[in-house]
Amino acid sequence: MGRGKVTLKRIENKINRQVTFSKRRSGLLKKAHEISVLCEADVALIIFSTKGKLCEYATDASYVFFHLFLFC
Amino acid sequence: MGRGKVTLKRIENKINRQVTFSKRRSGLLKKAHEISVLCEADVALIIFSTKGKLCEYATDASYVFFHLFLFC
DNA sequence: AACTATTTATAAGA
DNA sequence: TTCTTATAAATAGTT
Repeated sequence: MGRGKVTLKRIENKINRQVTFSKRRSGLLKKAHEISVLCEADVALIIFSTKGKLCEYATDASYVFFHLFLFC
Repeated sequence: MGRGKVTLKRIENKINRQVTFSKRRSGLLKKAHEISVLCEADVALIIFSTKGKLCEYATDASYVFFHLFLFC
């Protein structure tokens, strides 16, 4: 999107990478919320930067976590 | 997007809800993958329908799971 | 399952 | 770093 096409490779410039991370994180959280409401789906989304946890979104966490344990 | 604006409420028609779920699930997975590559972020995304697990995406799963345990 | 008109997300720029 | 804007990308309704 935007002024140029996206090339799927690591953004080398640290500032640009941080800015893109911030923008896309909010977009991803929004879409996770939308699918959960529109389609009655349980969604768990956890996003970490290289420095640790930054954001999470979850509907009905206990159900999701229960399944996470089963996958381990 | 599309021919009409999105109203953030449950899609009542079961067929439409299923179709939208399928479309948005793939979009969400794509964006989760993109942010992980572009921004070097670890991402865990799990999407369930009401009938159980349908899809998951995770980078560096063990790291993410470790943090999930900490959140519990 | 494809198509396409439109909305939405967002890359650059200010 | 928040706001704007041109454009790419996602997708709602349609076929």
